[in-house]
Amino acid sequence: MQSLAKTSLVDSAAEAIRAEIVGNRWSVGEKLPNEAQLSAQLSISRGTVREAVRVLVSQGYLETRQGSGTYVLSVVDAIGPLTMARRATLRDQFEARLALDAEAARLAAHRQTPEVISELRRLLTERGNYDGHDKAGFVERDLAFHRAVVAASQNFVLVNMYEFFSSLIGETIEATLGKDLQEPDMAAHAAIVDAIETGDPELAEAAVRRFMAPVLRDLERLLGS
Amino acid sequence: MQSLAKTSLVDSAAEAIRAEIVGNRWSVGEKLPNEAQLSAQLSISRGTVREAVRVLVSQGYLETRQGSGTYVLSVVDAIGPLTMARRATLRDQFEARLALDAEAARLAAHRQTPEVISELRRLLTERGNYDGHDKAGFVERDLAFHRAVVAASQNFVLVNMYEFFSSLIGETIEATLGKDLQEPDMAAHAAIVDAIETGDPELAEAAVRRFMAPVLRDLERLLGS
DNA sequence: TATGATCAAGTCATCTGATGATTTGGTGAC
DNA sequence: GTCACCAAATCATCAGATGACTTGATCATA
Repeated sequence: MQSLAKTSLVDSAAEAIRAEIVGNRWSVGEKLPNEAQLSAQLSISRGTVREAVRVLVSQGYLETRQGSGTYVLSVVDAIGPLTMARRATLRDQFEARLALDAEAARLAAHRQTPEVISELRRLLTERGNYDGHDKAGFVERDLAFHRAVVAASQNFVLVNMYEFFSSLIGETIEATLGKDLQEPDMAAHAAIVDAIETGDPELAEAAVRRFMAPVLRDLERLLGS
Repeated sequence: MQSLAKTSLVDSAAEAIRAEIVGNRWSVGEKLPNEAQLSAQLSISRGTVREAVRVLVSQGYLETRQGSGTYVLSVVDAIGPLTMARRATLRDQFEARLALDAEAARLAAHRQTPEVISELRRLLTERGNYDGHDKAGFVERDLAFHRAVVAASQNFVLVNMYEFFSSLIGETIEATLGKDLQEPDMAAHAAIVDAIETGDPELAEAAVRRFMAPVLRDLERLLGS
């Protein structure tokens, strides 16, 4: 059952301020009223205002400067896309992650070094094939490999977003399918590393897409489309 | 110059608690010590503890239940990825958006219809070329076209993420470069639509990458790498 | 005039103490 | 066994006060 979100004062206040920011009441770099004024305007105590502001700071909207004031850091809505992604279909989530995966492989090929390649091979050996026991451990080792591929792109944003979508897809699969998708075999995994090693972005991307193609087909079949 | 992050007490406390969570001092579902005890253990006041806990709640690590206690909700960061993206370099942001753009073009080609193609052509005509006047209007019309390309993918996640990164990149360019990147001409834009119309994902992606290549080069030059 | 030191106001950071609201487990009547 | 009731534990919120830091104005000095 869906609990009906009796939001706390802090949450209400944070949402109210966030709405004002996204709604452009204050533009980037502009200073907010001080804590006492906000407290008066929202009819809540200063401590509650502080907690609300602290949340918005941690989400990247605001910045506080001691002795100076609180300033708008960004008006870009970071919450919307996330909640949207959570409600999206498994197919949409998969396609989004594939986009990241493909780009990461291209960059990984572009920026590859012998050390990174051998590390990837090591992780792949460690991963092994699923022996029917310790599924959680195998999934973890498999994810470690894929994470390392994305990390080889040396792009912080891709790494973090990949992590996000992986968790999200895991949750969604659990909730909608209740069973696993098929996992490509060792050879398909090794092909990705080989392609990255060539240093050719096209080959690297192609390897990832070949890798994902059967998984996508499996997904389409399960979704019954 | 690198500013040396004189972290506040709240930040230190939040990080300390976060470390304990990911370090498995408490497992998922387990209850943390109450506010008074945390306050004593960390040698900070209860108000400061509350602000730290509030941050972790907003990041999806903890959950507070009034009258009951504070519990570990998850050991994975739910909203970190996008706030991380805000602090990332312009290059990383660009590469992430390019990933979405390329995938969207592939899907758009796969799912294209004559109606969508003619709509894209209409938006492109409306966009025109920059005439030196009304820059804001031109940027808006240009963005409308690119948005429509992504929308043609029929993938809501890509659409929302693309929107997020476009705004973010706009802010970052404003903040770091203070001037615009060069914008490809009409022919390059039209080439994307033509490629999507063929229905071939490879051609569509290639068109987008050809489109972005000079922009990326321009960016590299400005970043002085 | 230009410059540098000094000072005061404004603001966030933190602490302390207190009260209210909610949950939870126990107690006892029936 | 069940239900109402109560008390303890805990988070939510408020109020007031002090400290630390930033910033702009003031003023003496060269």
